[in-house]
Amino acid sequence: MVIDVWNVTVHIADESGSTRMEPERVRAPNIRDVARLAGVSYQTVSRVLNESPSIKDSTKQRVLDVINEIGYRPNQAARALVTSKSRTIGVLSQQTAFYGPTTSITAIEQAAKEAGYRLSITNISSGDYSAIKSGVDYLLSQSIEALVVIAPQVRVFEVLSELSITVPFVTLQTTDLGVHSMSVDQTAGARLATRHLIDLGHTEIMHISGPQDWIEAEARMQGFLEEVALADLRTRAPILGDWSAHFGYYAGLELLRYRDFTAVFASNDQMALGFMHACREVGLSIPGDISVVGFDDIPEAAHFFPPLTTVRQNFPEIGRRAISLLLAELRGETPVEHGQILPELIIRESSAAPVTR
Amino acid sequence: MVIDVWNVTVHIADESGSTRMEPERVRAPNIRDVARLAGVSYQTVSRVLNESPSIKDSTKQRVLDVINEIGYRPNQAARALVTSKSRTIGVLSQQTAFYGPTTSITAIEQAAKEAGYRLSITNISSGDYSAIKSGVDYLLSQSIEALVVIAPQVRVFEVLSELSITVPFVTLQTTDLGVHSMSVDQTAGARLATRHLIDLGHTEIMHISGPQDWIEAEARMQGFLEEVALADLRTRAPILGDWSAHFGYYAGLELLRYRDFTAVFASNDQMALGFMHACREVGLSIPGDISVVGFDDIPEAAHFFPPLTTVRQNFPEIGRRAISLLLAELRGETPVEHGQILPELIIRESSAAPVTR
DNA sequence: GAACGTGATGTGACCGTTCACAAAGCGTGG
DNA sequence: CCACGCTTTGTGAACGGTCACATCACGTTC
Repeated sequence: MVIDVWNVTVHIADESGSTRMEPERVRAPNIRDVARLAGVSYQTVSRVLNESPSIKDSTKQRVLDVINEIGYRPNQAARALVTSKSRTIGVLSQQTAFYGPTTSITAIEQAAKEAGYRLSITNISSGDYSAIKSGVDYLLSQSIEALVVIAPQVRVFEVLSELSITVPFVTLQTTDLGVHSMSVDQTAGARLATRHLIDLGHTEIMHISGPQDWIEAEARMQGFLEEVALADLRTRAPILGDWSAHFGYYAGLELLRYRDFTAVFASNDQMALGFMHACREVGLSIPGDISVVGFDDIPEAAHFFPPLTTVRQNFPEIGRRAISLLLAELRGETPVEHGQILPELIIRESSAAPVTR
Repeated sequence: MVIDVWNVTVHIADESGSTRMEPERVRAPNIRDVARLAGVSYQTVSRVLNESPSIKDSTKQRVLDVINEIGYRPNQAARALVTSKSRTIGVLSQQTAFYGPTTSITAIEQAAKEAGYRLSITNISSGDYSAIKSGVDYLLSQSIEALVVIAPQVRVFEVLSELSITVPFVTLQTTDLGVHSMSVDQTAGARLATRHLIDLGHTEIMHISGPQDWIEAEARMQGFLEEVALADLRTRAPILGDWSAHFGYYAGLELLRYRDFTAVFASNDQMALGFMHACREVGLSIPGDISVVGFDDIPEAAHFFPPLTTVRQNFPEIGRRAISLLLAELRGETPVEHGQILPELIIRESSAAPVTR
């Protein structure tokens, strides 16, 4: 028997190294190859792979040896086909180039990997219907078992609720669509930032917001407006930006022509950075002339000039919690968590009391 | 026939909405369901899906109608199993949270999608052998057709050349391992930056490098040293950093205690930012007292204080070219491109001639 | 009108794995 | 000594597609 096994091995080696250079693809070893070489049935090999309890240690070891020797790798496609479980979690994302999403995705990947899942990430470039639909279609055709949505535009959720998604899904945004969401409370964060400026004594506060169709931008604006109203201050129309430092800069140049405010709450750190650049350019000092508060606390924010007061979001934590929520649902538990994480105000040197003139 | 078709449809709907609440999974429609409803054979449906030319328009339309109606989605796993083509390109990456990799990956995804491929991204957290090996194993078990490696540590390539990779692969780093690489010429970029400082008249230039085992860091350091040697200047031992703004800051505080240099070339923009922060803190002005040059040209660099002179890398272009190289190889063409892209020096306000004392 | 080519469609086998079930081996108690 | 249960292993049939080949209808040519 053993001799026979070895014969087979030799035969295979011979063929691949033979002189008749056939261009035929060398078929990757499969479960039956392993079985033959180990002198067991393919089912036994399958059991070893799936760590079935009822398998004799000696047999198991023999199979594992063969697997290592010939470099056998189970074919995921075949596995997915028969179990209709892909061990894959889909991620529908937009603008992965931003700090927040990227950080969350990294954490999601980590958490998923620990649970034996992999990620299938699809990045939708535009927010229009067909792009979103094809993104979701795409992920679903991968037979993903769960879905994480990081696409921060409102429209995405309209599409999602329209297409009937059969897999458990969670979004990292705060929505009122009744779906599971796991997010940092953006409104609370914005209120923290605004409150901070008000507490310092500012009464004329400008808000540079993100794009109008971004959920985060909307929520932060909401928090800003609420807090301003609560303090009975004049409500000013926020500026709608595009998250970029460039926008912050040009908006700043424009705004500073009038300079009828003493503080700015920018909806992210990049725009805050651009705005501060504009301030320097027109000769205003921060926080002497104008206070600035950002949002996100990107790692660079502590080294801006001046170091930026901002709202810290725990992106990795959100990612981890999102996965644990999905995993719970996949196990059939009814997830209770539907949580929001509270952000934290990081006070640095870009904010101070206004100068009394 | 048509009546029969409709009967079937109604039957399916009935069952799912029936009162005998069976918990059985509603099986997703398959190619045979479509065939039955359209009154054709499953092979005909397959032909429609694969856009086979020899199919009557009327039949094709009928099949497509059914597909849309019942929301049929081809099962990728089954397809991958039989064709042993997954239409997937694997990405082995490390530290996806950085600006460069992220930007490249986005471009890669875009280019891959256009060619009908998807991405399977695996992020290895540490650079040790088993982590790398399991990452590659993982991707290969997905039967990826090609591999893009963005993991910038030298060791990754040792592992890669050890495991015999059978699929075409390309790395976004510059290596001498004889594998295909597609990268921005880091050394040239570093020489550009250094040359710029030398041309301004600086003779004592400090280099803050990245971690020693990063290929980019090594190449940039190399470029720096070459140019310094070429100009016959004193060679100083570079500081080995970790890419972070924090490091740049603390390294700066330390370096500035002696202040025996007039210019700094930092291996990325973040460390440059941190260094400039340190300069401000000890009361030095940039570029008055010290010139600073960074590397990467992240979008924020133009709004640092002062706006940072840096080396721009075209990350998206690299990603696109990497994919086109792989696609060519998959088509069986021998790719000629093995290219390096030249980076570009962006001169802003953080560099100037040294003050003659 | 038989032979033939061609466009359109159908049939059986197979890809590599898991599942349900069957069966073999083996000690044990009545 | 045989029925019994337990552990360990083996067998056929899926899963949902594609591929190679067979078949069919239909006009064209000689």
